[in-house]
Amino acid sequence: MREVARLAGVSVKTVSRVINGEPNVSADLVHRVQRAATQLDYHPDLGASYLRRSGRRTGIVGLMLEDVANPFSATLHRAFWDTAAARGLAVIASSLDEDPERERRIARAMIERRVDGLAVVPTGQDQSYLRSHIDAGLAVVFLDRPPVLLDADTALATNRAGAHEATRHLIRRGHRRIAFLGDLRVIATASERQEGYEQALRESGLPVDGSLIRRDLHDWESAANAVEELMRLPAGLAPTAIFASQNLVTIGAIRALHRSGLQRVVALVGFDQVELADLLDPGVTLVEYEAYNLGQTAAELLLTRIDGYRGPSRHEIVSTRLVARGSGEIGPGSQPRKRSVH
Amino acid sequence: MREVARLAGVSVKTVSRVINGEPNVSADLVHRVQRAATQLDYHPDLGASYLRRSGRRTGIVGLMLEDVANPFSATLHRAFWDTAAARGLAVIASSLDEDPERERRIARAMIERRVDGLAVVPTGQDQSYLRSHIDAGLAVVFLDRPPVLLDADTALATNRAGAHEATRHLIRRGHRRIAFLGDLRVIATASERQEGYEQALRESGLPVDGSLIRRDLHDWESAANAVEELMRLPAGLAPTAIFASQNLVTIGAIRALHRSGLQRVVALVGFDQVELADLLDPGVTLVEYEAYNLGQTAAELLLTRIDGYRGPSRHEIVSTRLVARGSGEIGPGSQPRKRSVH
DNA sequence: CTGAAAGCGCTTACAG
DNA sequence: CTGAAAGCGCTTACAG
Repeated sequence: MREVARLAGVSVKTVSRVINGEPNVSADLVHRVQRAATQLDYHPDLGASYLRRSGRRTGIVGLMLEDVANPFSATLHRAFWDTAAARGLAVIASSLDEDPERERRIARAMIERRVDGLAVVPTGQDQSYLRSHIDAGLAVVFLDRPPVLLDADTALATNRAGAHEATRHLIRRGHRRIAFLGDLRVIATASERQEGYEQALRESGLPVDGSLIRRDLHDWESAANAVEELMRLPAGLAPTAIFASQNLVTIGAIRALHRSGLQRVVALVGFDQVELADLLDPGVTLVEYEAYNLGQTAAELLLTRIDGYRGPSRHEIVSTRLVARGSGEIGPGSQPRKRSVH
Repeated sequence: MREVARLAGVSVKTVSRVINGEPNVSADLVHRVQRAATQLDYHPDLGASYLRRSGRRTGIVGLMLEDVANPFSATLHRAFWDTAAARGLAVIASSLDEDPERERRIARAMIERRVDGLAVVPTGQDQSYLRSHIDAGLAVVFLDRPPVLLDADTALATNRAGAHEATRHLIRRGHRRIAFLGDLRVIATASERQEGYEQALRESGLPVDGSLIRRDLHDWESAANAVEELMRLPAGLAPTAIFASQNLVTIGAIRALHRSGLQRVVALVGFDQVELADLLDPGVTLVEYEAYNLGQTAAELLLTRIDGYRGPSRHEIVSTRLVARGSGEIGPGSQPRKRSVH
């Protein structure tokens, strides 16, 4: 900036005014400064300007996801970015991989970079470490999963209700032995989905059978192994239906059923969106929800906090809905049928 | 920092030394400063420290992708982040959506934030606007697509060879009317793949038939429409095989073939990775490559530039490989066959 | 309408 | 081993 000022023959303050489009600069000086800036290929240093500027904004927001490569996280990311970028904010996204220690470390790095706001899909069992920063003015929102030991804005899906609906859907088809495949136990949404599953069983007078519940599955391989184990249970004890409560877990269940040729014998309802699920044979019945909505809603909550909202915490809900495609409508006594070409 | 210094009864310089782990501070002072920092919940301002520090590094790198929600881009992102984050760098990712104007705007924003390096999947037809910044020391690498009108490090896949292999695979099965489905013409990789396709046809003495070439397809819907149009061509003119040269385009082709019940009649070879492609009936034959490798390689090239490498530009290649799963092995006279349960 | 001085939070370069 | 002064690139608060 000093060089631009020298070349244009003005003070740095005048250059600053021109760059920021402030009024009260003569047209002649505006022109001279712009020419000098172009000639020197000058670009202002946003970091330096934010340092001095009142309000202490960096124009950067942090987004802490489970894994930016997971299609669900990636959609959250895109939605969040669309909303934030429209406001000129840059988004620093990172992957926590269900590691609470990394959550703390990355949160600290975000704070040291003085992000204006932080959107978190939490992984640890304690987010109280953010308390002091929130009190100091940091805008924070949680999405997909609620914070623990901390009160803050949230954007969540109806996990319990969605799992309840999935299980009820299977019960209505006559199933009495319905397996539950769950993500890591420490994940709040995994517990909620299990609660919805168990509640639906109880309401129908069915037992909650621990031998049909497999938890701590976090990738498709472990889920596929769990399904294969379940299928080796003696007839009469093995499940006739499966509720897979997360997207990668659902993919694992699909793979295991196809591998063992049981995809038209054992009913399956999954959770989240799965690409091409409709083209499989049978199509995969899923409890779906709009990850995009979730990410956008979280960004909007965060922006109002950044804009100065200081009221009580708000809790936005995104609904799930069951989409029947075939796999969830298989009855308990089904035999493989000839495939109909549609 | 001033407050920490006051509370600890030392100068800010001493606080700075302790925070940065510099040697030559008495244990007593280290202890007092650390206590004061903890008590005040002090976190250093990285932006301010980078401003003053020699070398002018911000510890931020920019990543400009087509769309962070596209599974291919998302995998590039994850790989890039893994490599960059291991070095303590923060990654600002953004989506260009094939908009050259946005590419320029976002590149400028990255430069104004003084990123240490920039990794770009370019979308416009001219990246010379980065020339002056590279000369001024900005580290730049291009991935997946080469830059235009600019010489820089690249990490690219063997697009032409992969497309050539796909087309040859279909020719060997006896196909003579092979359709080409291509992404936006302005995308370099789309052209390269088309060249590979045409070259394979010519080598086998087959005509390059414009009526079988559909370009500027960029989402699955437009690709599905293109396939449906092709299938309405009179018998003898309609293609017996399709080469879909990008992941979303491949998904569109799969959907169209399934919708019209032709998935076991018309052969299909796709490009990129498609989730669950192996479980469809028939399984989808794909020319695959490791997006993760591409992202990691690009990050490594960028890091050496950031570390001071000033030599000539380097060009890394990631190989593609054809994975046969059924759809690409259908012959030109195929009839629907009964599905074998595996 | 324009600019000289001070300062954002930190590090550099130096003196003691 | 410790600190006072200067300055990174910019904006604020003020004077003219």
